[in-house]
Amino acid sequence: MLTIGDLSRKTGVKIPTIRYYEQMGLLDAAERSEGNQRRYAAPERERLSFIKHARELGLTIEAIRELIDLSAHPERPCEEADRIAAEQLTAVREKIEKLRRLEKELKRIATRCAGDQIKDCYVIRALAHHDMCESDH
Amino acid sequence: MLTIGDLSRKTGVKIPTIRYYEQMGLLDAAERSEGNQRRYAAPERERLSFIKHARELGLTIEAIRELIDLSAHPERPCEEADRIAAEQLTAVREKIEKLRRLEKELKRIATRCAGDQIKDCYVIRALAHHDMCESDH
DNA sequence: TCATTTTCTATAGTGACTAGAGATTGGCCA
DNA sequence: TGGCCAATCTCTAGTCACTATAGAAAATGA
Repeated sequence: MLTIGDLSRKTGVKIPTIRYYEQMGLLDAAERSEGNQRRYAAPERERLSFIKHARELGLTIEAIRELIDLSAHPERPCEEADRIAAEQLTAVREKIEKLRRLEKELKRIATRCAGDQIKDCYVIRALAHHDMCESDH
Repeated sequence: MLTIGDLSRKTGVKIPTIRYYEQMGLLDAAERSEGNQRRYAAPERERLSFIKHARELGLTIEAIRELIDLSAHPERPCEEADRIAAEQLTAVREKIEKLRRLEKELKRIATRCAGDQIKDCYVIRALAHHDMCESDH
């Protein structure tokens, strides 16, 4: 059995975060030692790795909860799980698109400062006037 | 003079957000009508547009505060403003890079479900086992 | 046995808002 | 001038996914 510290080291999830996931219902309430400390075995470790991986992929706690509920019913069709993954993919693509536009504009702003005093600074002027932007956002 | 509602409509910044920016010190405390309602003129509107634009570009409230402080001292060199813009650019590029890796993996996960029941679902299995990932994150 | 480390609970803080309650003010129409 | 309703006011709490802190109890190693 692992202590919460062991589990934390093995999964790379911080201790308070593990307790937080338990509180949020992503992890079942852990078994306890005689002295009331949490003890974990392999299944909990796998579950936590699942959660960690999903979080890294940008899934919300809520989406992860859905997936966990799903996996508790292995006889159901997996369309739902596919849908959740597809939604994440769409969300990620939108974020990338938005950031690309920002990158373009920041690049323009950050490299074009003509004056050497704030009063002539291109950064300041560009931020003040949206109409200096080339793309819209 | 504009009411807070007028200002909100003209800038596209929601009313509670305007009050929040005032509280955070990004906007000076507004002039008030006899009945204690906020009244705004052109300079405040410009300032708010500046803030909005900067937020859209991903600058934090703190970074915006720095820029505002900077612009209050027009005689200073604009290196600082350049630095802030450059930092933002770096941050945005890192975010894009990270999201690209996630996109790649989600794409793989979301399109490869072989089974039609949860117990065979690729999504679930991929999330459980990081070592199924092609790139690292 | 003692000291150090780990863990426990509970609470508050983060950032950038958003939502709601309950009270006041402003503007318009008759 | 009165009445009405929308807009505004302040204040508090909620959001998300943690992170940090305090003070107490348990576990471990010398």
